[in-house]
Amino acid sequence: MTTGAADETDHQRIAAVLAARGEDACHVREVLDRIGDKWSIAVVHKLADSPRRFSELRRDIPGISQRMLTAALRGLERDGFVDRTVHAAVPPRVDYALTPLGRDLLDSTWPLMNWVLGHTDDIRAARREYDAR
Amino acid sequence: MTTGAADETDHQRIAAVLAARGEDACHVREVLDRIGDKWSIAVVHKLADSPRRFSELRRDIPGISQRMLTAALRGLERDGFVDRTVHAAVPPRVDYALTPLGRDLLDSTWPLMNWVLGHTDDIRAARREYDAR
DNA sequence: CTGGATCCCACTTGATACTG
DNA sequence: CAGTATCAAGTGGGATCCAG
Repeated sequence: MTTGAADETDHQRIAAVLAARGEDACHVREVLDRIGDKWSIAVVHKLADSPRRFSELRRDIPGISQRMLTAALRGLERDGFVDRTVHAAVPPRVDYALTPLGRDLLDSTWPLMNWVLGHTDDIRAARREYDAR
Repeated sequence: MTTGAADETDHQRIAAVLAARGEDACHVREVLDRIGDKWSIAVVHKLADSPRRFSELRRDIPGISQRMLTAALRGLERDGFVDRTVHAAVPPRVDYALTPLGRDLLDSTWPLMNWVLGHTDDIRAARREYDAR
């Protein structure tokens, strides 16, 4: 994809930005601390196409408990990634939708997503080889 | 960066790829399970410029314990992201370097990295507003 | 210098029961 | 339907001591 030289450039450019801010390069942790938990990413991806109701999400994300779904949604809402809309009705109805910021975050996960798609086999092979030793 | 229409396209393209594989969209978790722990990303970024010794990494990553550094390096080695080279010498010397696969992974984290850089303020603002309610 | 082995705590997650 | 409250269980990670 890119040459070693190009990689170097990218990295050093980012390192320079970080240095200028007086921050450490391990800044990615900030995202991971935020969306690196077990379910947040799944929720964000489920909201990619359209807003969803609580029970829709619960149904569409296999294995999630309502407790964890609530926690994930609250966290995403707090960080400004998700909008929560309560419809005054009986039975109650709540819709969750991605904010522009949330959609932006989703965009930025795609390269990583794509990468996994393209390299899962490589990783599995590396693991098999390592474990066989 | 991209329009809403483009986002839709991207997402649906990826969703199609995933569907064709019979896999779930929450596939990003595979990466996060791998490098989403507290230190792996930091290690990968420290190895960006050049190979490093164990003690160099330990010194350059503030707060990491040798136990966690070992664990992170083992995991990265197992997945084929890092190469471990033992130099027969006294005192012992071990170098760690990114493999092509590891460098590729590093590349794919940059968009996310960049995104955090550009939106930390937005997120902090969103949090303050949420917490103030 | 580069780790391996243990102990232990804190936090995350899951299961279950209950409510507006 | 959309949560909250509580409790049990599992796990990640730090501290410490030891070894090649």
